[in-house]
Amino acid sequence: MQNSEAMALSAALLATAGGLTQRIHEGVVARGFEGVRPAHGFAFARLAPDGATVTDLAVHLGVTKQAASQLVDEMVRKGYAERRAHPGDARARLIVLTARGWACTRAAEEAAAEAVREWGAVLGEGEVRVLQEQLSRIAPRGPVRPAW
Amino acid sequence: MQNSEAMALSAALLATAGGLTQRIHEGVVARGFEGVRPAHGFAFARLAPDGATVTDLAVHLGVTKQAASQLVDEMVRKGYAERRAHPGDARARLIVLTARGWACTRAAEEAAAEAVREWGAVLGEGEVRVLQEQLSRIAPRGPVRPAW
DNA sequence: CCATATAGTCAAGTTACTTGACCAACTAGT
DNA sequence: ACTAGTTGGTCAAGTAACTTGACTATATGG
Repeated sequence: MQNSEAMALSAALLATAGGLTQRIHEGVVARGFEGVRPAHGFAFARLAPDGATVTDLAVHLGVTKQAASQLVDEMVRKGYAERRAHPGDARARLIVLTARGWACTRAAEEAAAEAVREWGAVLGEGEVRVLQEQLSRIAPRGPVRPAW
Repeated sequence: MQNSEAMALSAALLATAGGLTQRIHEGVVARGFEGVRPAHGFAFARLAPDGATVTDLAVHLGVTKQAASQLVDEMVRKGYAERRAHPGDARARLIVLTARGWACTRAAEEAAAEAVREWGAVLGEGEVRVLQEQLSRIAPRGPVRPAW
């Protein structure tokens, strides 16, 4: 494996990931959710199961808690999330998705599924499964977060 | 293919791409090139073959030409590139990599190759080739550029 | 119950972009 | 070959997403 081959693989990987991110973003906007940036998607992913605190979010996104707090402000202002009292810690707030936040999450999933379907049309269903299997084995564990 | 499967594949893809970007960045820094951000890498890729104008770079990176010009300023200041007269257009400048710019590019290639070698250790050489083949077929054509 | 750590916010500074205005040089039409 | 319009680049100022620093309120452990 020479450097040039590694670069070709790297370029294809980064191009595919960048394209997917853009596709999801466009799909979400097309479904009527404006003012959301890809970074919000990573936040949604952390909030979706049971909510999270600002500090949890900050760790997940790899930013300061001030930045996470500002992001939450914005999501609250746009109607995607709300701050609730935290059960068992009066300092903390539990940030949870609103109905609109859940709808936006589903829109992102649909957009992603659409892109993946196109890959299936090119590679075949079986090969897409192989792709997922391979990527899952080499993906660094830990949260998915914006990286460049 | 359900939405949840599409999300699992998307997450693995984005995590792998994010991890690779980070690995390359760390590898470049570890080899003594400081003050370079991932965005510079995409600029290097465009400048490497024969140089490019500021406008070329702006199109490649998907930013305004003012932003591209500022990026070039920074690369010149840090010794990675230089502005030359453009042969055949007195308005334009040809931006080319310096020796240090080339060295940095090679460092990035080595860091990428290192990460890819690790994938080979996990998946096997053949499967890595399959991975590249698949990604090449689904990668959107056009320049690789920062996307989230 | 006091000392220290943690959750969160407010305020101000930084940085990587943007939009707007402008000049110099190329290009096309007559 | 002159003018009109386009293109390459930069200067200047504004914006948005972060950062660092300072602070309050609540929790936790000797």
